[in-house]
Amino acid sequence: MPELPEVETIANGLHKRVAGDVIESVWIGDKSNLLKSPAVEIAKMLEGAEIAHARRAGKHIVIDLAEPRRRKDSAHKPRGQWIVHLGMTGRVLVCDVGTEQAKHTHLVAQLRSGRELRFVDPRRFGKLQVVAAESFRAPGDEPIGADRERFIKMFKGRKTPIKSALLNQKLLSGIGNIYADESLFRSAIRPRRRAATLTRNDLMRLYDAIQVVLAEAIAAGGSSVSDYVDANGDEGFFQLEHRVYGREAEPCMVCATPIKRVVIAGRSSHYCPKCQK
DNA sequence: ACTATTTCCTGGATGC
DNA sequence: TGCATCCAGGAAATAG
Repeated sequence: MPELPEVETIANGLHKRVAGDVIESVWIGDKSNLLKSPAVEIAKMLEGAEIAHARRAGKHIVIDLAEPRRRKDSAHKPRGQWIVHLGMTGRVLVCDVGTEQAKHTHLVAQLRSGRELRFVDPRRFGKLQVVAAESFRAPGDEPIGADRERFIKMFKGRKTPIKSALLNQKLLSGIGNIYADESLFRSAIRPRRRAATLTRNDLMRLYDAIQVVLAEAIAAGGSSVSDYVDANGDEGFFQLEHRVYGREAEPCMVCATPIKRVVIAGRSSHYCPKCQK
């Protein structure tokens, strides 16, 4: 499930591979629940555009599109932004034209270089959207390098479990189930604790844990659970570093107490009942 | 203004 | 082996 570190890895890989290329034509499938913008608008925005930049914002891939340059050294004239959300099982692939089309391929963009950008998503929780140039904003704050005081205030008065608050993208954009559980373990906070009951000290530790966990995960190329791979088709390695996620009944790496799994906000939540208070 | 619950969707795992 | 059922979860929609 792509969260911030996975999306960062994919977006950076995508940038390296397709920046400067031009989209010549686009095919869009008929599964309209994936589209946040009408298919014709997406096609109009993409066709003929140069891919100026691909990057991450929250869990979104932001692809800046520009009018094609007549000369190599002329300036980019922005055209708009193509926003890709991978949902649970979404993938953006860079393929040679001859590569067999995967099942559940919903968009294919032919590139001037002869390759294709393909969006594949079996579960169709992903979203495709186009917006005006430089207009896209993730719904909440960027967790990496967030302002500490703003972070601490964010949870004030919230009765919801801290785990739910971390998953709320309108507060922080980018943290999902894995990194919420891992950050709470590293800051010794139980996922069910009501956000408002966390002390300043708790929140400082949580802030630090989020920074460390996300940085380590990005360095490892993300976590490969289920079928996540990056733009090159390579797996990440952070799943080997998970201390609680997916480790129900296995011994805590610190105290050997069996890891517990409970459901919070409909999501599996993993914690050590001894280490986390 | 918040919070909790339901819904969308397929494939892999599980059970009989 | 085959078939039914369950489960994974990001985020929008809905209900309270």
